[in-house]
Amino acid sequence: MDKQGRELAFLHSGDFLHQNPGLSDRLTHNSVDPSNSMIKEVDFFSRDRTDDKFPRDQEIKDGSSSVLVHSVVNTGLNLLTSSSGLSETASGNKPNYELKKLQAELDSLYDENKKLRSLLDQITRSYKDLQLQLLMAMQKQAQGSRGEQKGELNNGISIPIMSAKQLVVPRPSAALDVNDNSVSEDKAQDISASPTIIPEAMSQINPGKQASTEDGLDQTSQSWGSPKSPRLEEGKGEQKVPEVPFRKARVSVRARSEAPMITDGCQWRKYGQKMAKGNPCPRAYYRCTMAAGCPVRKQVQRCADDKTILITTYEGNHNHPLPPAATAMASTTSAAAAMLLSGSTTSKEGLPSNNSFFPSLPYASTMATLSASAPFPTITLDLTQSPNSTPFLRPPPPTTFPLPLHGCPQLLGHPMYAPPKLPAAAIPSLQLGQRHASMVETVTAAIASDPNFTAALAAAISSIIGTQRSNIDGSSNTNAPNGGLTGLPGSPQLPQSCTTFSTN
DNA sequence: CGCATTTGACCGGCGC
DNA sequence: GCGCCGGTCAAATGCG
Ligand SMILES: [Zn+2]
Repeated sequence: MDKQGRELAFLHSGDFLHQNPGLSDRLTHNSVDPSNSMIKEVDFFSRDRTDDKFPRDQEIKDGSSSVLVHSVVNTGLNLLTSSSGLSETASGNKPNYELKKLQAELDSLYDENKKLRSLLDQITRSYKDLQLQLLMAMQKQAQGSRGEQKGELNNGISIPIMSAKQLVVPRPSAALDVNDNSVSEDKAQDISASPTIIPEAMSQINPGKQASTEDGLDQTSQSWGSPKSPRLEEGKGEQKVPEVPFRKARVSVRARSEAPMITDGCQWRKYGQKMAKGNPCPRAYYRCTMAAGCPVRKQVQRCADDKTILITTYEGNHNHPLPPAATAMASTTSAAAAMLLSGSTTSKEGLPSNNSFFPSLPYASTMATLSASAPFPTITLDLTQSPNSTPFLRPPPPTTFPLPLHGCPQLLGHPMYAPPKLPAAAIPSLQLGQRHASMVETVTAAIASDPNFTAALAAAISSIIGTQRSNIDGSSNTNAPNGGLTGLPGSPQLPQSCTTFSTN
């Protein structure tokens, strides 16, 4: 419910338009700017989707070649007006007729507006998916396509299929209610039905076996509990226990945050809390509740040394579509996990070899460490630019390899996301005002300029959750962006629910 | 009433 | 085998 509200807010906020000016153009005028790549996507999608009853596809095609605003609008109106069946009657009552006609026009406009909104939302999601996939692809490239492990062919094929599939998926009930259960169920089914894998699953690259696929194929995807679920509720027996010699990789994010939990766009339910051994602060266990069987878990723990540092460890990959805000974080962490898995599993000595991927660089504003000490392969992205103490003060586990990373100043300087959740007031306006560089683009740039992929990830994450610290007020723990927004006056020039990705 | 959190119980892995 | 430990479960509780 409230999710829905947020989504609506997102759509109405016009924030998306800021990010994609071309879209706004099209939204308002039904015109197409061929110069913008995003618009091309829009055209593609709309053609696929709106041919059912809307004549717009034709118009859009026309528009792609030459912008014909008026013809577009007129066509649609004429059609709808005639369909109203009032035209012929012409009961001589001119004003009344005019009124009805206008009303019909209004209705049609409204209807079209609604459709456009849903389309826009769909496009947004599709775009995110594509982003994620591109990220994955790039990540694999960065890995030098090491190892047959992943079956790259499959991936290469799956990408177009999946994107097309997702785009075509009929979503009658408009996308406004992305988070509506019914819709998500549909999506889940859709995904599960497809032989290909969901984007996040792609990151679960497994060397020897394709255990990851079962996550993707088995829509229940309760594979998480498999390693240790003797009870298994419905006895959905089959191959539920694939041995899982390797646990899932973990991506740990260290960030400075006063809030009890960083805002990553997902919905989490706490299912446990334990006192860590060497840490006065308890460790909280959360699981993703955005989908029924989502295997993603995370642990939140405060650093013993510096209580202002919050360590969030993600494990698993989402088996369901994610809202944009969550996509940002999920794709980033899953990419990191993929990198870690592919790197460490191919060569068991892998850790040193990873060093080749992370050449030491002078400005180490971010740091990633790969740890083999933990029972699970873990990659730690350190976003704490610890101003005072050296980052090495932390007790590094014996088998941890600290890898000073390139800070990618340009990345950090140009955050690609408006920090989620924070009211616009706290966001420097220029961030939103700037051209909205996608994470993928940024990562691409990072890879291009520097093979250090982790730095890009860290930078991405930092931009995702960045600046979310501070407001410690009770509402923050609910992880609800609106909760934070309510109390604060929205910045005038920025839409309330802006936050590129905060809408979840 | 439905949902999320709390919190002690419980479980498997591991070292002794 | 025993106990520790990380992790999870689930009943109780709180909250809207
Ligand atoms: Zn999830």
